[in-house]
Amino acid sequence: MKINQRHEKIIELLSREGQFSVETLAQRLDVSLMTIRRDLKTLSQTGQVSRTHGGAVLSRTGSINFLFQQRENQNLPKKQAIAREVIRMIHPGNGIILDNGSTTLEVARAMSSMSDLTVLSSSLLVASVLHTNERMEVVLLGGVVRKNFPDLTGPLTEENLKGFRVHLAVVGADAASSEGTFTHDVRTARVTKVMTQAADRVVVVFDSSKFTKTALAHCLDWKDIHVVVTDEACPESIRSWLNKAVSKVIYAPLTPSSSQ
Amino acid sequence: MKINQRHEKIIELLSREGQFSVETLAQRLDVSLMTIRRDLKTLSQTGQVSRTHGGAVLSRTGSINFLFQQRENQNLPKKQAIAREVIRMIHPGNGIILDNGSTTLEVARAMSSMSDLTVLSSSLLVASVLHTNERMEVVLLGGVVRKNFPDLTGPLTEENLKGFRVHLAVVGADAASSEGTFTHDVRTARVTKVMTQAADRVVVVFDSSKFTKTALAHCLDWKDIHVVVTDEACPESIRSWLNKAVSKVIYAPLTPSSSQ
DNA sequence: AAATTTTGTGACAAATTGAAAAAAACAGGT
DNA sequence: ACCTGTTTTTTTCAATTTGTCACAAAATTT
Repeated sequence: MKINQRHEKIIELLSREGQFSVETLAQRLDVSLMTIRRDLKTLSQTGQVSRTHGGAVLSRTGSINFLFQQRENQNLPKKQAIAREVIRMIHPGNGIILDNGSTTLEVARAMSSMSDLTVLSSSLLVASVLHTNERMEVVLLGGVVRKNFPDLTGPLTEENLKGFRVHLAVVGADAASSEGTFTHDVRTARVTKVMTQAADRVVVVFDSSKFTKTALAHCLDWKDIHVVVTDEACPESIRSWLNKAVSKVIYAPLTPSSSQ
Repeated sequence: MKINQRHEKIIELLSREGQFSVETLAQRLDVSLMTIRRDLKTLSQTGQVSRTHGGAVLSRTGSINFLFQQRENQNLPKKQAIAREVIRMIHPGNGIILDNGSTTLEVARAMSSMSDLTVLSSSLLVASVLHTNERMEVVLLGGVVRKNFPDLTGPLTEENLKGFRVHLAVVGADAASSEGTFTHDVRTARVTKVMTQAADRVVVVFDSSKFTKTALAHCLDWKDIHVVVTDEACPESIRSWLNKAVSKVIYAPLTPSSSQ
């Protein structure tokens, strides 16, 4: 049994029975006392368990651990450049819908110091980034918690959106082609579509690598989109048709403060 | 077999079984250990898997940090005793509403290994405890994220609840007296009240220390409650009137498995 | 056939584990 | 409150496993 497996097992055992002695854990997992102590040390350093004399209990600190797959962690500079452009469209008093996705998450991070905004989102990550801001109201749309993803989908999410009307919807995409935007999951595609219907202005954000990717679920047609924000690495071959398909396209410069 | 094919195969195997050793992967794909290591290196650089010593797991590094005030961390054994009694009322196929609060959180923890349940909650903590269970559907009610608390309140939360009808609502209380239950926050009191209206059966859980506390917002009348679960430390002076006020009161024994 | 990419092999570095000894914490008893 | 014996933790070290690097062999592409 590998170290990570053992760590997960310890957490599992602890969450089932509350507390365990080092000795019992060592017997159950068939390793030495020393190994369990080392495991508990690392687990307590990451805040997952609390040590006691002779054992450990589940840590009940004030942080939530949502485990989920981290699909994309790339193109962060591009996403940040895109986020910088998007927040220039946001003004105090606005109501904003934020989709889930790594690019919209960067938008949320860039927004985190703004004030007097109402933010609607289906993403627990977005909520976690913004909820500490006292001058911002964060509304989490209801819905089914998707397995392995920190977001909400389903009829409830879609129904909730119908009760709102916001200035701006910032939505993402997993892939883009001349036929529009695409996402990997049909459920999130539906939510994204409804989000755009609840907003006066629809901004779609995705880095230029998305033009070379494919995703199964069609999400938005270009005609439903008011602004596309992508990055300057977008090749000319794409710009030529994209500029025709969407009324406003912003190619975010990667250098932080080039102009304006 | 091409390199990309192999990478996809590794992801596929990992998503099926969660974890693989380098050696097993090398055997399955009929390549050397070095090749697998190189594959895992590139896959972990693109964030698709996480390396472990001797193997790899699907990347699940994402953890959300909701910081919040940690009001109560006491009486854990009592709360766990209460939770043990509550889960005996829960059966496969049921729909359950879980309120927020430290006692209902223990109920969620006790529920975490059950299956075929639909759980509605306004608590992000409850969702974080249950969302990894594949055999459970976790529905988060929409609402405003309360500052410093990992839960949702507001009109949207209340409105959402009206669309559901569940077998059991498990709700908490910050204080209890002969006049009913009380909570510190008016907003959560409202949500709790609506929760009870959406359930066939209302179970209120709180440890016996709550009888000596006060909280400003009146939440529930005893007549609206079907079952109260508290712990055996509840004094006789309270039991005498509580037994008359509520049709069923359970005084959970603190010893884990005394009898049944 | 040459160039590029991919794969395998060996030597060495790093991590994981378990055992034993030393240090610290705990529980009674005086 | 102090001491003492026991339990637990920490420290250190050696054995084993695993990972990394550099370079050669093989396969693929041009």
